[in-house]
Amino acid sequence: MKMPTATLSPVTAKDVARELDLSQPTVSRILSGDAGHRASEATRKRVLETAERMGYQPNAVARSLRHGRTNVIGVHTNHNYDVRNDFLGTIVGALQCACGAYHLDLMLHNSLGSPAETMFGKLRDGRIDGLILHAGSDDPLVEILGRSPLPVVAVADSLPGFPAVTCDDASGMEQLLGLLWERGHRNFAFLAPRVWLPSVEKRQKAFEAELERRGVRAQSRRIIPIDFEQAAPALDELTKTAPIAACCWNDRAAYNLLRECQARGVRVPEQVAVTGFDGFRDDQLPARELVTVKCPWEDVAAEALRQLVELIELRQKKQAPPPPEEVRLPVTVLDGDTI
Amino acid sequence: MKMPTATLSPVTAKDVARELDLSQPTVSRILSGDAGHRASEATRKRVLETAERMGYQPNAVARSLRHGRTNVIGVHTNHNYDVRNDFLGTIVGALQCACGAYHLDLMLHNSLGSPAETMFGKLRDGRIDGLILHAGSDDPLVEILGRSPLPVVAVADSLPGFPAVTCDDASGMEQLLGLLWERGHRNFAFLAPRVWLPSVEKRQKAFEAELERRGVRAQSRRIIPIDFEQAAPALDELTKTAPIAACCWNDRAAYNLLRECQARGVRVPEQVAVTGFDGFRDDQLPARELVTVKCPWEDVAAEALRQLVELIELRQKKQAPPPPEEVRLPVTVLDGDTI
DNA sequence: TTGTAGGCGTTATCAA
DNA sequence: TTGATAACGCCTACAA
Repeated sequence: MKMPTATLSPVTAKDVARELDLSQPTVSRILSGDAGHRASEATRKRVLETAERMGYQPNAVARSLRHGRTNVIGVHTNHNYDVRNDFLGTIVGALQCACGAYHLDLMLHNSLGSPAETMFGKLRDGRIDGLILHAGSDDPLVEILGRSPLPVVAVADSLPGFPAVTCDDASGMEQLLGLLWERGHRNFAFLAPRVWLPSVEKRQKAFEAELERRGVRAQSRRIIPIDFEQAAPALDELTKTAPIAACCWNDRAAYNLLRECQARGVRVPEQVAVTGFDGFRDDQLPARELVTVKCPWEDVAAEALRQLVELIELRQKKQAPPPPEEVRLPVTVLDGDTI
Repeated sequence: MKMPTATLSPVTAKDVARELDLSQPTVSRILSGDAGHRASEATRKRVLETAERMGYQPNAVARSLRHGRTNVIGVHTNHNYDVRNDFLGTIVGALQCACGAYHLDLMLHNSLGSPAETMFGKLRDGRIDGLILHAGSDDPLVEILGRSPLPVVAVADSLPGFPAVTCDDASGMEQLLGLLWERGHRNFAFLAPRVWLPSVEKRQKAFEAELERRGVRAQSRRIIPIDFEQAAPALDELTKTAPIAACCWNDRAAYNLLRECQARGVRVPEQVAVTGFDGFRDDQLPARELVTVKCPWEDVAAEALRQLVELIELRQKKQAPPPPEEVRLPVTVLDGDTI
């Protein structure tokens, strides 16, 4: 059996055709399995064999140009994190798995450092068929993308004008507060990042509304702004009015706070009870089982991809997309030993 | 200021040219900044303005076809994990950051489920300029890739025929054993996965050689095979000859073992001391500070990318690549409380 | 059953 | 300074 030898330039359909004294389209038809159009069994066989022998591989770039479709979808976030971030990693990982079923590949656009305009250019330069987007609605990119024909589905945070797949943040916060209430907590704080995110806003709104509903006065349901996930500096303010339940906007912030409590000898949960949000408890043997809200990010990614594929199909058929809707997936509370 | 309106099909250079009664190549020359070839200042200005107004964005697919270069590099692993895996996540995250400097984008090829042949096809279909590969040398893909002109750099595990960037596994194991020795340990086990990986083999070889050098008899330096990262079932065998130092092939396996010790009330480190490998200690407040070897995976990724870019440049200039070499980066031991 | 012609959008080479 | 032409590799319509 002959092995295809290492070639410097890839073998094209034209090369195969020349080898067999056939026309290039004939070769192309046979190799791309053009149903309907039949070829003689003899040529078919010769072509298949020769292509195999020469190591022919259709050029996907040329195909994309021809079809106006690349079978690649992009993932972009305007937050300055990469795939090592729990959230983005989970989304991308789940997308990676889900892509297989659709015969799609995944492209990561490195936002890091590029201005919105540049980013926008890269997103609509024809290399991706659609985009999974995670951004704050204050990102200029959002408005520009809204005017472009590129199919976009937002995840985690809804964006005006795009279909979105999110978690039921409000319900999660209500469930969390319900559990805290049961355990006897009556003094609360919500640790919110200064960056503005719809999902966090929903958590915060639910925090205020649910506690008001339960008759908690404003001074016992404070909002404490923190720098992104840096919850440690907030501990001083928390202990002043201890005992208190500190509801962190996400798990990282909660772990940060827990570490600070440990370092300063603040007792958890007696003085400060701590909760997270997202459900990224991993198997690295945490000292405490963080009480948190389990968000089904894998399902979010899968559903977002499903919707995106649908949008891409519609666009291919030049049909108008349906009006954008937000799909909210249900969440549950994970109990632990930090409240 | 006029906004480009939402169009169904993207604006091409031809559209811009028609708008201005110019030829398409003229527009293209001006917009792609053809140095040397100059255009009149008047037309240049008209073209730039009109392109901006119409929302023109050069099609990257067409460009790629023309240039034979996509400015995308691929990442592939034949192990069944996605970006949520510590190792792959760290590599991909670091690549994502490093790509910016080279104006490259990253493509994730979902290996999950596709046979090597299919995978190989996707890797050489012209959509990527080069590949960062992590695979066992038993993967059929490796041999096929070796005969293809696609630039490839292996990470973490060296592969015959490719340049590789790895960590100094042997040195890491020696340092680890040195520390264990200092702390008085004289009975050891290496928990190795059944899957065969060059890096693990190096760790194992160093384990045996270093202990032999220190005069430890064979029965006190056993190799215990485990299923990938499932170290828990090995605990029975470990406790039989306690006290013992269990050197796990990676951090996950070590955390698994720690959890099992906790569950069964086995005292760490008195009965069983535990070490990991890789250095993926994160900030989620672990109950124990795992003693492990810190591998500079970020640097591995950055160096691999650097080499890959070099190979791509060479290939572009149709020059032969240098003979493949393995670059081994130094590692250090992270001390903790598990030994 | 097969070949010819044309075009996807871009860039490079020439000639005007 | 600009325009015509060709090519990258592929696929589709149509003609033979």
